[in-house]
Amino acid sequence: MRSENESGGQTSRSFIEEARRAQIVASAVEVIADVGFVQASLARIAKHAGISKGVISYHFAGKDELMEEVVNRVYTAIADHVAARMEGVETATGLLRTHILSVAEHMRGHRAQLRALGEIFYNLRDSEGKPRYGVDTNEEIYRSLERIYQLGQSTGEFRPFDIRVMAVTHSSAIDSMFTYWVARPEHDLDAHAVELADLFERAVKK
Amino acid sequence: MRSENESGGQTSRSFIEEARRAQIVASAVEVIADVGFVQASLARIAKHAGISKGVISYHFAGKDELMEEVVNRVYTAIADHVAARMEGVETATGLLRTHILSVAEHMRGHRAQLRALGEIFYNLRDSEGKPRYGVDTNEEIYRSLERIYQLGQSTGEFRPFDIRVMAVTHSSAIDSMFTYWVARPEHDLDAHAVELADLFERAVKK
Amino acid sequence: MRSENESGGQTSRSFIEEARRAQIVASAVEVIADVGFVQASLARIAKHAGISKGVISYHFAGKDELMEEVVNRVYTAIADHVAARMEGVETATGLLRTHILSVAEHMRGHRAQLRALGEIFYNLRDSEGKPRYGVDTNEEIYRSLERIYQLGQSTGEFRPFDIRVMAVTHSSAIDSMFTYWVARPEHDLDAHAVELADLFERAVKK
Amino acid sequence: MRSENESGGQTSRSFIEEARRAQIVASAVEVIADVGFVQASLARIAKHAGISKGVISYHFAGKDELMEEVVNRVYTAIADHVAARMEGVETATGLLRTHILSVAEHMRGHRAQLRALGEIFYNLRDSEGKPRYGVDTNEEIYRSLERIYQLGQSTGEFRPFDIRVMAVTHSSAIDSMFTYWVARPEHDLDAHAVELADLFERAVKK
DNA sequence: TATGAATGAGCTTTCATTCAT
DNA sequence: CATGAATGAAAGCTCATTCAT
Repeated sequence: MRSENESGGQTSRSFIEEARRAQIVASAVEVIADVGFVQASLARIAKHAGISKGVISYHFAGKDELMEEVVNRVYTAIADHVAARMEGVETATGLLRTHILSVAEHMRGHRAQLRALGEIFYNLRDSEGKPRYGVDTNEEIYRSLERIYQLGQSTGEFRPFDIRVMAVTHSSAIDSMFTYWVARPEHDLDAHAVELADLFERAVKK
Repeated sequence: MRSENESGGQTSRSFIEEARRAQIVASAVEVIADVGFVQASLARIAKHAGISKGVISYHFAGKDELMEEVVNRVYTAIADHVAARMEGVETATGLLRTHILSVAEHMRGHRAQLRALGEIFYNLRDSEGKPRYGVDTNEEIYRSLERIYQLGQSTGEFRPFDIRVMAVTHSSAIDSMFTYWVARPEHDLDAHAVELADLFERAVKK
Repeated sequence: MRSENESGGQTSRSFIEEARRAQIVASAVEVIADVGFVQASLARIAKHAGISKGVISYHFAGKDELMEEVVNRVYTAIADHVAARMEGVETATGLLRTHILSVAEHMRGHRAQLRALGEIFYNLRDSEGKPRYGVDTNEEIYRSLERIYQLGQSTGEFRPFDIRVMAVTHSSAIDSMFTYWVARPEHDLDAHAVELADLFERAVKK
Repeated sequence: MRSENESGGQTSRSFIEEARRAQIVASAVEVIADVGFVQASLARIAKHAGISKGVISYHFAGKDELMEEVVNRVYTAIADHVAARMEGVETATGLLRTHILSVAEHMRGHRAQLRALGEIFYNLRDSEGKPRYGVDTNEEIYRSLERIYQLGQSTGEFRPFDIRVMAVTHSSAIDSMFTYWVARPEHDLDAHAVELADLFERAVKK
């Protein structure tokens, strides 16, 4: 995505395509973050982007595909950031703190994206009415957090506890930190993250 | 709502009225818990209750009022249960554990209510698209949890920490326990609650 | 449908319902006959009937159900008329002539209905794009015509021939008579029908 | 369409042009035959041909012109074939049989074309919703069939009858033979044609 | 009180057509 | 010549709400 066309000159087509998709996704993020998933109609997203309704239908198979694209982009950005920060950290306690602090760090600059992510997770349904992103979607997050806790238990850094419950609680603690901050912008996000890191460190240590 | 006035023996009106409202609220809870807020149209709720669509419009000013009534009733039931369990408990640690365990206890028999509550909290908006129940709605919960933590800090049971962050995290930990359990009914709710009580007890103790 | 409420007095509801359905079907017939199936949108049918678009959605599950109702009503009317005329006729030749002539007779007063019927037969598709009324729908007609030809062959009135080919041709000859007449109202329908009766009588006789 | 003019060696333009038009028409025929007129969008036809949507708009004034071109090409092919077979036949009875049999003969190898032709005849409308190809389009066919019947009556081969009715019926008999065969590919088309030839021969003979 | 018929706004999606490149 | 991005109208359908009975 960053450098694939130094030599040839015919990538402009897909470049335009890509730019439009990105523009539409960005508009969708802002609208969803502002008025919520349910009110975020294609018409509203298009109007916010200053384009015609049909453009979205042209570039995306439907509303669902657009929403999934939003999720993928936002999600990938978070994961990339956090993974980069955690690289090289070796102790379970260090990984635990780094995870919480780096997610918060990334949040600070991407409030709308995370708000939109939550909305889509909560509201997007398949044709049968079942959630598109349910607990199964969180499963990946839970697994990666569980790896941290398991490591700590095996190295003896952490006490015995149910790693799944800890992972679920950890995940929701971060979500609620974000939600609280979105609603009250004056709230000190970094301080909240440090408190959270302390909280979980104490909760797991021997 | 409880008035037995108006001349004499004609209290049957408001009794019928009350019964109808309760019936409609109960139907709404079940439908929302089953298919989610967005799909819970008045038609669906009416059909589920075996009554005409118009009845709802007759007894409630609109969909929003119905939803607020659902929230009030469910919310009150939880608060009553938890308050009863906490009565007589004196130590902060005891209150902390009792809160978590008694909420879980009540949850077990009222899965649908809590599911509906979450849906409404997340989805109900005012005419401008702003959430009807946002952080301000949780404020009351946060305050009551903060009282527990403040007590613990003043008695010396708890270490120093930001009581607001702790309250927010505590609240979300309970919510996520419920969400996880709703999605995976085989999950052991009571064990989860005990783990959570241990987690917070360790997180706050000196 | 004709007499079920001599005593009670609460059938007015379904009476209104029935009247509306009949009104909508009638409007659909006229619009389809005028502008064709494809152009016959629900909006157009509603406007022609002087009602709101939503009324149709209220009384019919969807466009398909409306179209099927049109087919059922028109089809039944034709079949009833022809069956009445053929009652008591005993020779195959008599039945053959009566069928052609009585269909034409009924046509004369129901031009629009038959035009609409043809449009729907040709255009209505299921969700996979397959014709809703295809050859299988005509099968019933073919079978009833075959019975006439079979009778004639078994009594010795008719020569040997392929009764399926004769039935298919017979059916299409009537359809084309109607189509021609619809396009050219000055065309003498009754004379056409007599010519057709002569044609088939000569084609099958020994 | 055949012009080799315009200075000298630059006829490749109109050659390419012609090839493209033929390619698009062929694709249109296949798509219409497969999914019907209504579902045969320009996008679908373009995709089937492996070209861009815009190409069609470039080579044809609009969808209507494309459809008319399809009709012209298919129609001409049939007429050419039948005319060739009828050349040299002298008796009216011979012409009658030859017409029916040669149309069927041509049909056998061009099922899709005829299916498409029927779809377009039935569905193509002008801006007012009136059929583009109605009875007036068939007029040419009727006239040519009438010439056969008139010949037979004037030579004394045929009995007196209304030649227009006979022509209309003859035309529809062939159409229905095709329709039946398209829907039931196992049907014996040639046998059907022979039955039809017998049927009309007997219907007209003295 | 209760009903269900009716409304009209709004939704997603499809499509023929236009146009800059 | 050809492309594909963009448009905007129109479609079927859902839904909260109103209203005469």
